[in-house]
Amino acid sequence: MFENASKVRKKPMQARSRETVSAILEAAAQVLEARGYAGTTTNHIADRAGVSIGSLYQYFPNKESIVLSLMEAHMAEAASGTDALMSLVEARGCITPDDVREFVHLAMELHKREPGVHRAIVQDIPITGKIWWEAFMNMERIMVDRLRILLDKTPHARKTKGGAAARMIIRVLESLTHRQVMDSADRLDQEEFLEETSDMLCRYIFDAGMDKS
Amino acid sequence: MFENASKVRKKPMQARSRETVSAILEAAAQVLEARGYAGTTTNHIADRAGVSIGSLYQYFPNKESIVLSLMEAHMAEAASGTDALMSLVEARGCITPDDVREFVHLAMELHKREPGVHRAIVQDIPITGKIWWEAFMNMERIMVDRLRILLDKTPHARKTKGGAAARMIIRVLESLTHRQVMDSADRLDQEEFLEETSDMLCRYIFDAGMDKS
DNA sequence: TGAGAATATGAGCAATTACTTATATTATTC
DNA sequence: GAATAATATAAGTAATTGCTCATATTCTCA
Repeated sequence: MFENASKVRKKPMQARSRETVSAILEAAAQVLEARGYAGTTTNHIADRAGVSIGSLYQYFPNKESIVLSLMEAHMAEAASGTDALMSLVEARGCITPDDVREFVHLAMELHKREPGVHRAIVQDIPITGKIWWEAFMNMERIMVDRLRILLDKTPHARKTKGGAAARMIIRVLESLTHRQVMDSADRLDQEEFLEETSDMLCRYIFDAGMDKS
Repeated sequence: MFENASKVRKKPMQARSRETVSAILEAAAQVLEARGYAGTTTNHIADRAGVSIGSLYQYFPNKESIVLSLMEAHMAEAASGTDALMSLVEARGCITPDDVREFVHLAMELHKREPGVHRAIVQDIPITGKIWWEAFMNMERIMVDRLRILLDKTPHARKTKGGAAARMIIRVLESLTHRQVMDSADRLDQEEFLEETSDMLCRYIFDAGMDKS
């Protein structure tokens, strides 16, 4: 889905270089987590990875592309997870409160791993004109469309014009989990977050009277 | 509320210098809007303001403090607006669906002015260890506490332990409006956003059966 | 085994940038 | 109208940083 668009300067042929590349990515994640995007330098990454700065630039054209690589991995994970869940629901034909809960749960799981990296990526990187934002918006659009169809098929589910409800739901999911990632300290308890968010979405989606679980 | 904590290096005494300071702030807003935080340099700001770089550093100790100034202004505005609305509701003693709508409306209004500046501030500036994030969290805490008391007083309003509902509501408001600011293009129509968000919050807050308007 | 391809190295360059400082200009005060 | 304080100027510095390139090492395969 997210092909490596001119991301890798030279394609690694031998096992040795493939290890170098993954060492760089792993180091990048660590440094990013520790110092944020602005505080991360290519030399830092090379140092931490135990490779020379020259090697780094042999496989990545610039600093941004390294972070983009991490981002793509995260998005691919998100896309496949969402796709699986969505397909399941589509097979049944309509969406239920339990499904909603599963979606919230998935969103939480996806952001739980490497929160520091995620924080650095979504928070620190200047968004304007950046490539990954476009990819992100595209992924969101696809999800909204699928959810919209599902909502239309589901009896007693909210009906809006132009798919507004679907857009709202996806946005709430994304915004709240992103926010949850931001403040690592003092954050809403995980269980509480799952509970309250699911309930809020269910009340929004389904007609009153339907029991939420 | 947000006193200028060591922000201004030398306090401007004459009208001339006060104009210089405001020219700098205005220029900073423009440059920030056009180029983002990372792309903004102190020399850019001085140029745009029509003052020398030396003058800039006479009144601001560093680049960050300039942006912090803008942020404080925004937060002071937000604090006073919210306070006014909150006081109104507190005087009545309980919260209504109309109030909820007013809160959403306020949040939208606060982010409508200078969206580019806001975008640069919340998106581009590395959060880790930054001063304004603490002030922001503090403001949020105050709002949550007041809302929590209001919810407790309101019949048929959601009751949670530990103020979870109040926390959720404030978070949804903030997260969604921030997100709304992020994608200037392709954004939910303003009216639609107000409508759907208010409705979502009302359904979450109030027992089923109460009409939303 | 040796020639060529792939990979690794790191000193150093070029460009950027936040910030200083010595000096000049303007305002205020007695 | 001096003397002093406030303000403005911009050339220049020191440090950072993304990135290159000439050279060295390791691997592959005929």
